Amino acid sequence: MSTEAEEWGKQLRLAGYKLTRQRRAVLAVIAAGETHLSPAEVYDQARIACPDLGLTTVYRTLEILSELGLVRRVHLEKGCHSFASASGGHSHHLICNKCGEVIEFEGCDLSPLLERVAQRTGFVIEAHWLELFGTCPACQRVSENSPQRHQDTKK
Amino acid sequence: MSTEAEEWGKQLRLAGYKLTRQRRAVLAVIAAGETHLSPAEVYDQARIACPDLGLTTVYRTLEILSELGLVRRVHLEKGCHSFASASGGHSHHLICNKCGEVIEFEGCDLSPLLERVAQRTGFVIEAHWLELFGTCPACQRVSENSPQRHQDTKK
DNA sequence: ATGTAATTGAAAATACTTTTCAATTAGATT
DNA sequence: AATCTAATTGAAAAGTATTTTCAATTACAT
Repeated sequence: MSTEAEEWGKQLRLAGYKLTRQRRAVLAVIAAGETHLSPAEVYDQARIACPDLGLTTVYRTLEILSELGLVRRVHLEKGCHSFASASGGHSHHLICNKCGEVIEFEGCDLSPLLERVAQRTGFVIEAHWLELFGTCPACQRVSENSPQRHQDTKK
Repeated sequence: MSTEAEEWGKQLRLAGYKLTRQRRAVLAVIAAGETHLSPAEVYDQARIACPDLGLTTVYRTLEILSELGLVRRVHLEKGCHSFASASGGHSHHLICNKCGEVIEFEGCDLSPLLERVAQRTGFVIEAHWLELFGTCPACQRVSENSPQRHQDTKK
């Protein structure tokens, strides 16, 4: 199990949750995954290590991880069913349109923008939410006919 | 019918769609609405003017409007089922956490940020997506006990 | 080892969205 | 104004995603 998954396990315990075999399997999958994963994808992958895992538990575990801020929903044009790790703190996601790889980045200095919008609209701005989309280095190198994950997953 | 809805009607015709009674009703509701609305909410409101409207048609019309860029899905923590008008061009949404009011704003200059992230990650960045959340002027004035729309809609 | 509340999976229920299809209709053509 | 035709419609069915229920199991404090 990766270090990140171990760390998450501790956090779960700290928050008063039991660290079950099923939860371990789910943690391991998302912590290891470099792409965004839907509950069904997490289910499929986690069942390799834990065959009696139920889909319900995947949903429940994802909810806990979200609540603890360890995982965040990734919002795409196609739908908002996927999750990616969000290792604490304030960060945003950079997502590869081709393979689905997700990278976190921090240090978004939007203060001037936020202030300008606040002044113009009279809103008190409480949160912001930024996602970037593009092509990752690996997919840039790949010719257009090569197999790539996550594009056209659904017809 | 508001001017915006009339304009949208023209755009539909231009794109080769027929301007039916049902579509008019849907356009009118979203163009007039200052908040984000789910398909079911659009359905309820549009049926006042057009009682034989079907929910299916609401979905179909929202899809057309999205495709033409006149409407955009609003992504919230709670879910991503709502839509708000997006009067053309590149713009982002500022959303009131209390009443659900949606305001569009433009002129997000993220170029320095985007460039920095691109350099650090090697990604070619193709699109970005920004949403701001806060409290609108009206809801700021309202005391905490007053009725407010859209908060706690679902339990 | 034991006790107990949290957790589990399966099934049912609920929610959301799309597809199918025969009937209707917008709008072009006469 | 009447006619034509392909686009559009709503209802029902199907499909997909998610949550709830509940009896059985299990983590882990004692």
